[in-house]
Amino acid sequence: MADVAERAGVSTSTVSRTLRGLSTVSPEVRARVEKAAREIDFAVSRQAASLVTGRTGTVAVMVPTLNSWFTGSALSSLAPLLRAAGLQLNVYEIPDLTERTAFFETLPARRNADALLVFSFDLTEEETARLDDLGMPVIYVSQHVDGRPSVYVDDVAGALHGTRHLLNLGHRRIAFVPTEGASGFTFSSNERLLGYQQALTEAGVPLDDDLVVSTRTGSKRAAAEALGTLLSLREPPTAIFAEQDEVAVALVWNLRRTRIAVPEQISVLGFDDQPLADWFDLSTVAQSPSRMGRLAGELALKLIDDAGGAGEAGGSGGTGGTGDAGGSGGDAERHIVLPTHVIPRGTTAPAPEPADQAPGESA
Amino acid sequence: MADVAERAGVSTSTVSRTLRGLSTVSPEVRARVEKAAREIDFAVSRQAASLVTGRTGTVAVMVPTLNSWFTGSALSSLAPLLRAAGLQLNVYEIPDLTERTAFFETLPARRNADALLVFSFDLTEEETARLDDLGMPVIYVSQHVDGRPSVYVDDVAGALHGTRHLLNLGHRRIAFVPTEGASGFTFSSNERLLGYQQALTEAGVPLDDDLVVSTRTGSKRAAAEALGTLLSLREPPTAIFAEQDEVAVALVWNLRRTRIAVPEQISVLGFDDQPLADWFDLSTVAQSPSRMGRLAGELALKLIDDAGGAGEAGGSGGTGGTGDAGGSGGDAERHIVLPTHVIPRGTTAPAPEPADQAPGESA
DNA sequence: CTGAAAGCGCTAACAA
DNA sequence: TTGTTAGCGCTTTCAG
Repeated sequence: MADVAERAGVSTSTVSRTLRGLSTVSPEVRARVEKAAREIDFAVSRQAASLVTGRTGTVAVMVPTLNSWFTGSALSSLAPLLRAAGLQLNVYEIPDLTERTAFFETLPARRNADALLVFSFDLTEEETARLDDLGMPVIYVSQHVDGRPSVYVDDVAGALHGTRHLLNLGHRRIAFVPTEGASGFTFSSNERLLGYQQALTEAGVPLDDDLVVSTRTGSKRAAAEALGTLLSLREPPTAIFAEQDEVAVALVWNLRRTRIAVPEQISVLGFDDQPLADWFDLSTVAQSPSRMGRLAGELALKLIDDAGGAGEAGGSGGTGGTGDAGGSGGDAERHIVLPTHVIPRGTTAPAPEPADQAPGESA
Repeated sequence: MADVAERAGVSTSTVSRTLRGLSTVSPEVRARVEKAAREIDFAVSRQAASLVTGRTGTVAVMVPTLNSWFTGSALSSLAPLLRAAGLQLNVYEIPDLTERTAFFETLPARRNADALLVFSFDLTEEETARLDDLGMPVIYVSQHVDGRPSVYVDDVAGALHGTRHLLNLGHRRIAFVPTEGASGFTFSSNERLLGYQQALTEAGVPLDDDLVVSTRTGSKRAAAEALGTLLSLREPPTAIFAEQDEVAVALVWNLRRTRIAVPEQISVLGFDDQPLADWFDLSTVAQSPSRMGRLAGELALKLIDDAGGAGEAGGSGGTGGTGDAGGSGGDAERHIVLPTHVIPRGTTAPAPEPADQAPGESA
């Protein structure tokens, strides 16, 4: 920067002011400085700048994996937004429990970011508490934590509507197949199960634990096992609601291989609406991670702004504890709930006529 | 850090030494310092540290999108590697030409990373030159640039082998369907086309431009158009080699919808071997982005180390120009070529018997 | 509108 | 083995 200053015949202060776009610089000086800066390819060191401003110009995100439709879409819409705001994107991928423990021990984001976006982890209270005094806004994405800013999809409602769709098609024996998470990626499982149960209850269909069989994701074999369990029940389901599209597709794949017609004999419904669903003409409950990413980014920007402007009001406790004290905006602005949509495609159809009625029952 | 020092009753230098794990600290003092640090949840500010060390502790990656199997897999294997080395991962997503121009104008990574990984962009010479004097090692991933460190897959050989597979099955009319890139994501297209042509030539099959029809990715409609062009040729192909699995799958999808049997009537071969290929039982040429990511990361680590140890030898010109002067390791270590593998699955089969022989020809 | 000076939090000589 | 000192490159008062 000193080089630029010398080259332009001004002080470093002026260079700094120019490069930050402050209006208190005369046009001619500004031009000279900009020219000089361009000539020597000068770029401000964020490191040095942040040392004095206290802001890092970086947003950190913590994701369970970078290799999934969900995080891919979300980050893909988040990144341009941050770039437009002049912020860098720092990614912490926490694929397993080891990394997770290490992360929460070190908290490497501390002092190295202006905000943290936590994706899809089912955190313990201690972990949440740990994040509370990280000294920066923490936004929970695809999950909600009481009193903390969150952006998430209404999983309960999604599963409720999905199940209702199956009920409306005449299905009564409806199975639900949740996914066993690898490293705490299971947050929405519970919620979706809840919605499923809620729909059955409101329709007067009794819950049956035998109809809830969990599986692993990304494995045809595991899906086959779950399917086997369901198909060998005394009274097998006529419809299966999978918690994730990938599992739903695996189910369809296995069913068809067994020459069980989908949807004629068994309906299958997914959740997510990722591209795979379209390829397989899978009926599903859609959510929009890209929208989630964008909204989370906007919320982060806002919170960073608040923190900067308000002069760190509220003490080190941050957003935890007392609820929505301090800061602008009520709870509604800090708790963004996204809708879901049932997308009927080719894997759901009216329930087949009950062929084998129990003997003795009247027609 | 001053707080920790006071709490432990030592100087900040000692705290610094302790926290960096230098061995010149007595065990008892070390224990005291670590305890104090833990008590107040102290974490070193990389910003301040890098100001004096000159290293940022960050690796930047430039990707066209975060929302693809390729980048997802690659980054997913890169990230843990960097974390293990104590480095942060900074992502620049450059989805379109506007962002691209902006990126090369600002070069925001300058002074804000210790190395840059450039993914899958088909860069101009000017752009490459611009990166040359970025002042940090630049590693090209999934592409190769003369004289610069690169990690890439042998696309020519991959396409060559893929095409040979089709030739060996008896196909002579083999189409190639490249993908029009959105923002310079087309680097491997040319190489793959080359391999395809090479295989035909060595088999004595004349090249036919009509058999090369490009399409867009991720669109069933676009694939249908390309397919239409091929199927309305005077002499349509009996096999189609798509440059990407996604396109291959779209072709299969459209063919089957038209009741053209795959592979009985037309064989389809993809390139990538992403999960989608397995779902569709697609024959394909496999590459491993995760391996690419890992190797690129290791190379980056090595180059960062070299740069640090060698004391910036070689001047500001960096790696460009004179070739592999300076630094340890020859060109082989800086030019990593990964193999491909033909994975025969259910969409390739022997060419059908020519049903409609030209009249007058003998049997 | 511009410049001089102080200092952000840390590390790297150099002394002790 | 530890402490003292200087300074990394920038922003920010405070004067002018």
